[in-house]
Amino acid sequence: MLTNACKYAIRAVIYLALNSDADKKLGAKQIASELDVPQAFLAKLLRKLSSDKLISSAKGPGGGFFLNKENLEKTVWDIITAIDDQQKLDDCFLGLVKCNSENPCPVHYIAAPFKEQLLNDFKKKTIAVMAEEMVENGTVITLNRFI
Amino acid sequence: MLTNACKYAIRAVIYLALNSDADKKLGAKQIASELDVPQAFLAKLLRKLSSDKLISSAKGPGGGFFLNKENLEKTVWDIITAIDDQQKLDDCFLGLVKCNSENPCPVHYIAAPFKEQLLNDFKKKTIAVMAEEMVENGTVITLNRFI
DNA sequence: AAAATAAAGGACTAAATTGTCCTTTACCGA
DNA sequence: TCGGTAAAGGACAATTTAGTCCTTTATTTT
Repeated sequence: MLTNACKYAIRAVIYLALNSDADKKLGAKQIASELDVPQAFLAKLLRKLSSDKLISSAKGPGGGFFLNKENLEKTVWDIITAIDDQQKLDDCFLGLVKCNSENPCPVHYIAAPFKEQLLNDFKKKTIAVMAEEMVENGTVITLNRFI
Repeated sequence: MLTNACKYAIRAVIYLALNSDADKKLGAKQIASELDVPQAFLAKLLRKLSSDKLISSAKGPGGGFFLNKENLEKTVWDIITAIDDQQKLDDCFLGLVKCNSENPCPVHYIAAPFKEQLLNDFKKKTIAVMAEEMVENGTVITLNRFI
């Protein structure tokens, strides 16, 4: 449903939200190794996110990536649309061109509420809120570290 | 989540369930045009389904594909596993290696019930039951015809 | 038997996705 | 101001998925 690229990007941004700020920048290599993701590939994704102002960056020694206030107000949806040229989240699960309640595919009534909820979450919740919720809930989003 | 190949295959089998039997076989070309799917590609998929005994076929004039009693007892899951070498339906939505209730990704609690329901449906319901439900519910699964 | 029909099979091409690598640019600290 | 560091950028390679095309085989009809 989401490409690898997109998943990597989302995880990286969440990781940055939880672990970086202007005074604590993280290098692409470091993030990649924490998330266990191909580093050159992630670096490319981070560049895209940075040029789209979804994350911040600084060159040179002590440089790296981090999230500023504005970045924290972005949504997962912003990331998805930045990375995946055309996302397929709302496509019919069985590939029907037009699948809706009048003309539902066999799994429409299972898939529809899920997709709605998911899209709602992705579009409404900011990165900041998502990160906050994880901390509040004690949801240790270890990404790949302790697994 | 499912490949195109898989979606095409599922739609084709459902179409066969609703429109074919031993006395009314359907050619690959006909099915492909009804479903608006690339015909050579679908033909290849139908071969695979046939060699896996998920659908039946007959060569020569008047030949084509159809479902027999045994075929109707197969499940959508059988189709998925036949077509997609390794399906990714239960993978974490954000690509975490291990995503579960102890270590949930940010959308785990949205995705988990959906995936469970979907997998359950795919694994338990036979093609016959699915087709029957569609007829009962007046769910006109037009695939691509009237859309 | 011959012709037509349709699946079986497999080689091949195309496109998208995933990933690597190398060079350039900017920045910092000594 | 020079060396090192890390992002920016872009060319390139590899893999997977998608799709085409041509030949062979089996079956039916005439």
